[in-house]
Amino acid sequence: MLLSKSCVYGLRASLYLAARNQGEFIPIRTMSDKLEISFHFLTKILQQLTAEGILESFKGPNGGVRLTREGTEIQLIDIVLAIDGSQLLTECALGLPGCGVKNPCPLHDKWAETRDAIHEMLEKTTLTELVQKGKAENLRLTTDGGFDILFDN
Amino acid sequence: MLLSKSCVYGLRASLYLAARNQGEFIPIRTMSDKLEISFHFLTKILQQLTAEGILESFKGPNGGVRLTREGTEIQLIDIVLAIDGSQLLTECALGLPGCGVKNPCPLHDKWAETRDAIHEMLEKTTLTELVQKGKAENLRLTTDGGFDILFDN
DNA sequence: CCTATTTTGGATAAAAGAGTCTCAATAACT
DNA sequence: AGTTATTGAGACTCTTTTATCCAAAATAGG
Ligand code: SF4
Ligand code: SF4
Repeated sequence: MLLSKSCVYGLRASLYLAARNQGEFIPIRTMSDKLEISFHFLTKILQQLTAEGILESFKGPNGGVRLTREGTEIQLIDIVLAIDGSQLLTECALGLPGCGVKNPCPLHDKWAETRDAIHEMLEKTTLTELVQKGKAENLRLTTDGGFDILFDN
Repeated sequence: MLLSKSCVYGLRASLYLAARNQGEFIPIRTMSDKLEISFHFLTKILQQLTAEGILESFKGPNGGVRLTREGTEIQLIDIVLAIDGSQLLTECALGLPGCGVKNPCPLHDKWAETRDAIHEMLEKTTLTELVQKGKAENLRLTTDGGFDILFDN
């Protein structure tokens, strides 16, 4: 898989937050319910994002979690790096240790191109952009049900 | 990681075979030594490739394994599909079950483009092509040592 | 026929990833 | 002050991936 499960969940949750963002703290329980992700597991993942400064949290009643920046300022790559690290964009195809341009494998040139395409896609896409698209076309973030499930409470 | 470890090893071994291919059977032990891959693990992987018809094997002294087709006729995607399956090219970014064009997630369009780039790269690259490049530029297939290690015995 | 070499296949073990559970800390509300 | 809602942190379990080991089958060569 390109992205780890944790990373995918982190992305989904971040999109959720970006979609409702009026600076309000959203309880993780709400997100785990809506997004159909295990509460405890999601909690751990969001703790990572909090540690990385992408989210901030607030304990107690009316507490929860929110984005530190505007959704327009957050790229997918930020979340991927926070959770999966830079592996995807540094290690690669043949996975030889200490890779790079200096001592490449035969696949390097071709792979580097593809890898850059992935990188660029993740880097140029903002949360807000996807949220807008999701809202406009009612695209899903869960197994069933469209974007509107985010707001039905 | 994009490709599983098994898949990477399978690719390295396939490149090795394509590089020496004169229809001779190469013992797996030789490959595991040269490529610095666990013999038993590599054995398992090559058994898969044999089952998929990409390799054929021969038991006993002077036995081993060889490509069933010319290296020019084998694309990287063949090996990836045989080992990792089609996951990479079907499942994707947000990993929602039953994905596709009918009921997409907000990332679908962008991701599909990137995914196609990966697909195309794997589909258009043949073993022979990489072998020729590897030989010409003495590129490595192992941690240290260039392409020539393949032939030093 | 015997021995050495090599793949096959299954059992097992170790490591990593995914997911669950429990308890402590913090804050709001009464 | 006490109760409730919520995140934080760590231990723990389950599953998948990665890796190891061993015995059986096949084959070449003496
Ligand atoms: S040489 Fe390049 S393509 Fe090959 S494994 Fe290293 S970084 Fe990846
Ligand atoms: S909708 Fe498209 S991009 Fe999203 S998970 Fe499904 S196939 Fe992948």
